Amino acid sequence: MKKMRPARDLINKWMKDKKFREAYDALEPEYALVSALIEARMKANLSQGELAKRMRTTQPMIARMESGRQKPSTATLLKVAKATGTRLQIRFVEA
Amino acid sequence: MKKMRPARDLINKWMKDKKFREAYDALEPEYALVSALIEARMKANLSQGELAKRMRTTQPMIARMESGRQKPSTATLLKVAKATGTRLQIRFVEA
DNA sequence: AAGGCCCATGCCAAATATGGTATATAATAC
DNA sequence: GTATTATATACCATATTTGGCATGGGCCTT
Repeated sequence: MKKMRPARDLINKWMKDKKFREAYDALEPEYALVSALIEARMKANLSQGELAKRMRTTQPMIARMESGRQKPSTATLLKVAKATGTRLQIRFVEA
Repeated sequence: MKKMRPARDLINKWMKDKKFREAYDALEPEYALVSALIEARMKANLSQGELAKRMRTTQPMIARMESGRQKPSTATLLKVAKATGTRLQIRFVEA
């Protein structure tokens, strides 16, 4: 089995616990974004530093985003999508 | 039939032309956001000024967002969702 | 023509996000 | 224990977004 970075499998376990994650997201809409950000990075198997490098930014910036202290612009979200090999989807769905 | 504001039915026609809209969105990811913003506002039957008031901001700000010249922050997207009675959904989907 | 509504644009100041650096904390590996 | 990796936090300078205000153009109604 492939060796993993320390904190990674902890968070992976958390990410896999779908029921808990959805409850967490439901608390506040902001958490849903935080979850989406972390999940995208985890699925791409990147550390904050690695993702930052691909986005030509810094690890502290990623940390601030993922902590929810900062509300990223869509420009940054697009960079995350590109760096994680995903497509950014923004929708206003019926409440 | 309910009377509509001038530019509104023009854009409504554009919004209804799903095929064209999807082609437009595919040009650049940014356009998908612009479409989503305009569609959310149209569905709520709001003018830029009305939406701005609900968001406690200004009509020019809405115009800048919808023109694509500015990349709104997620804080602003959340305000749009709230003002249009929708839920903001941000996803990083498989490319 | 005149007035009203809607959207676009320009300018400027304030608020927020971002880049850069250093450092603290935690967990793991040795 | 030390060393290494990953994440969190603090500070500052810069960039971008946002708020506020004015204005112009288009379209409609009267």
